[in-house]
Amino acid sequence: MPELPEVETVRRSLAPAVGATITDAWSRGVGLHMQRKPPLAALKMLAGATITAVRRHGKYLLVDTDAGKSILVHLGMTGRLRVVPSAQEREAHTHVVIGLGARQLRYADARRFGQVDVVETAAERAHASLAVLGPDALNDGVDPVALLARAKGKKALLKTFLLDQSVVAGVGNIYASEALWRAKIRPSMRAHRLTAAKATALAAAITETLVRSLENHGTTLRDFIAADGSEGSNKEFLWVYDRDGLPCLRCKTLIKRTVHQGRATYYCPTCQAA
DNA sequence: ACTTCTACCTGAGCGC
DNA sequence: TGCGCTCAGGTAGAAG
Repeated sequence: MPELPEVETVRRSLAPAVGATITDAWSRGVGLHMQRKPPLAALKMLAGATITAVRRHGKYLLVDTDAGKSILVHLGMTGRLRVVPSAQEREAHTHVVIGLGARQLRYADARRFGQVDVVETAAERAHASLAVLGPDALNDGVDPVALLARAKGKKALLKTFLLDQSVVAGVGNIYASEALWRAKIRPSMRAHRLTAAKATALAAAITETLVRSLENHGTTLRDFIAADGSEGSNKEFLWVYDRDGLPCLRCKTLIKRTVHQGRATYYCPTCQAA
């Protein structure tokens, strides 16, 4: 569900939690826990600590505390992180609740593909989930030279290549299609065929695509909401994703949908050359 | 070591 | 209404 712009939107909307002191923690148990069970004992140990910042790398959030520990959160496909009054009724599929006095930071996740963990802030890069990530597409920028170097010898489809978080962290299935349309490159092109010129165009297109979505507070297809419950409006502005059969916004050719590695890909057969 | 496939889950939407 | 099918923004681990 959430890619970089959505996770960054969540990060920004968590600003009201910065400065709050953690009072307690709860996690759902009895057979209904997430695939990767949240570490309840470690979360409870955070009681008394104050939230100092919320950071993001790729699709991961890090809620820092002054205890030298951070809460690592990945939203999976349907994860929702919200700050609500403690008295508010819990939404369905709530898995983790972090008490913040009169408010609570809550993690809900219908499909349970997400992740909540506690890491030592100073050693966070050693965490298995973070260790494999490449540069963050927004914070670090997308370097066309690095992109080209990583694509070298890779027979994967360019669109599949973009989903590899070790190449660029933050691009997911929506924005891979979007960026390739923006760069006028066909998604089925093999990564190793990338040229310097195309890498430059693609790097710029990735940045433009993500920044634009972020300005629209992310893409809400169905589940995504920010920590204050608001939806993103970028769905209205998508160039190709979920637009099969509709005219290309550049050339009017009908957008095509296909499937690569089990995931939907959208492109314009005319202005995205092979 | 690389690439591709499958599993992990629930819920929404569609055709019948 | 309801049933069965397909699909969904992600990743890890197995299988090839």
